[in-house]
Amino acid sequence: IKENIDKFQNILADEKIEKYGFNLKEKIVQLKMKNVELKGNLFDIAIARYVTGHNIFKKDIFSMVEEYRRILKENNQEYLFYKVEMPLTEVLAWMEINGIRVDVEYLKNLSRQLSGEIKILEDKIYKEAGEVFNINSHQQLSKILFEKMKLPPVKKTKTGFSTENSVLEELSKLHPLPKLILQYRELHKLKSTYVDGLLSYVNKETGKIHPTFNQIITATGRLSCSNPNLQNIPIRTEKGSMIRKAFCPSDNNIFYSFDYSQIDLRILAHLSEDEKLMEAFFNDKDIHTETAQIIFPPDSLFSSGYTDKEKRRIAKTINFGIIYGMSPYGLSKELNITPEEAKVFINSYFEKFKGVKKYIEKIIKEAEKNGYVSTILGRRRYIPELKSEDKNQREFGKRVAINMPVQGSAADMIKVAMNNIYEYFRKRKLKSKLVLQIHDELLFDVYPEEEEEIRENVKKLMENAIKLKVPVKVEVKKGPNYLELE
DNA sequence: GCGATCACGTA
DNA sequence: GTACGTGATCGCG
Repeated sequence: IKENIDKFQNILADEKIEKYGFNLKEKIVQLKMKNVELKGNLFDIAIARYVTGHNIFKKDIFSMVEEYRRILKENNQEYLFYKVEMPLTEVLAWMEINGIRVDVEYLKNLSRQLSGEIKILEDKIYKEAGEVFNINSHQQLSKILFEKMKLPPVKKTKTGFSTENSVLEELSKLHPLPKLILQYRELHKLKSTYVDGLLSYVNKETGKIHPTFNQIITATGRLSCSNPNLQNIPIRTEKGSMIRKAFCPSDNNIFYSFDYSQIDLRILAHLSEDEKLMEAFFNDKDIHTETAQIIFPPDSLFSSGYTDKEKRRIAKTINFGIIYGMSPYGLSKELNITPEEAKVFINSYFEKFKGVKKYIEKIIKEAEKNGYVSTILGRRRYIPELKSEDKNQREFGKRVAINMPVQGSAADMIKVAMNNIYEYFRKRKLKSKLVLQIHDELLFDVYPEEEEEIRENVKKLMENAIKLKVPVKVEVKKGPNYLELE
């Protein structure tokens, strides 16, 4: 291999020679590790298939490229493919090589501490249950809870009774055992997936974790991350968020986080041109509070039963629900109310946000007519479910039609930003590194001397990646680790 | 060893 | 209600 690389180095490094291939990121990473640059325009067949949704096969790669070029042109996806996805491949390769440092000693300590706490909980659980059993086994846990203790099963699964969070929450009112199971689950998840799991991925050479960023997996255009997945590091509970403290910049550097603020709803405002939604963003309002004030007008009868805080929580849930193509049933479950009550909230929302209502109707019609929906940059998702015999499948198809253009356009935007940031870093020969992308957030390992210019310029590059009909806002935070950012 | 199932972490 | 990836168990082989 070494000899071959030497032999072809001139070709690999030649900017005028295009490179065709399948999963080129892998090759870029392998070459980069041997300090060999791969230059010239790239054409990745796997990414062309992902973007076009066509599965072309021909005897040689040249005819395949030729056919994909034709389809990309026909679909109006040339900008998306050549100017967004192909350049991004190199950015992702860079990120994978950069990796992210973790404090191994801290995690090892956390592991020991969790072991102790888990042991204590196990003893309490066995005592309450009156026997020793495998707490991680749904079957065994079900037997204990619903047969031995005779607690009422609230919810079913395909194979038996559910023991999920919300069920155990409900059962805690009747018996101390469910609460202990919940505590056990939280700690066990943290230890196995995040503490011990992450430790097993630390690279011996670099002392860093180098995950894989998958470019051709998701149905919406988002990235995914695996081995390990660093896009789902806990934050919601206090114990969980302690995992974030383990992620830190390399020596003497500072962590910077750049976060798109309410990007999904801004994109919805852009796509729907809804008057009230646009106005809220132009006036830089807290969008959930603003939504609450709009759907619960002060003089309205049905707003009187709730505190301001409750109204904001409901409005926030509805805002999320809108993006997911919510049904009264779905919203009712989330808010713990009846579907009829949920229906009232939804009606009130659509009465005020008429533009959003019209947009949703329009996008569903369009999806039914074309068989697919698109993002701002022309990324497509075909939705065969809309033609299904099954009503549930068709309803699912409608929710997808609502959600994909929003989620996917946000993905378009951050991808453009990442490319522009990479180009900027190269031009300026900056040493700082992009280490993570978490859908609407970018995390950097920053050298102190580059702090100022990066803070200003990354923010601008993100805010100006794609121009919307509403302002785009990026929040900048910094700190000594992934937990303590401000 | 592998896939299905369940549960649960994130945006 | 959207989009993902991982760990543990269990039953098949």
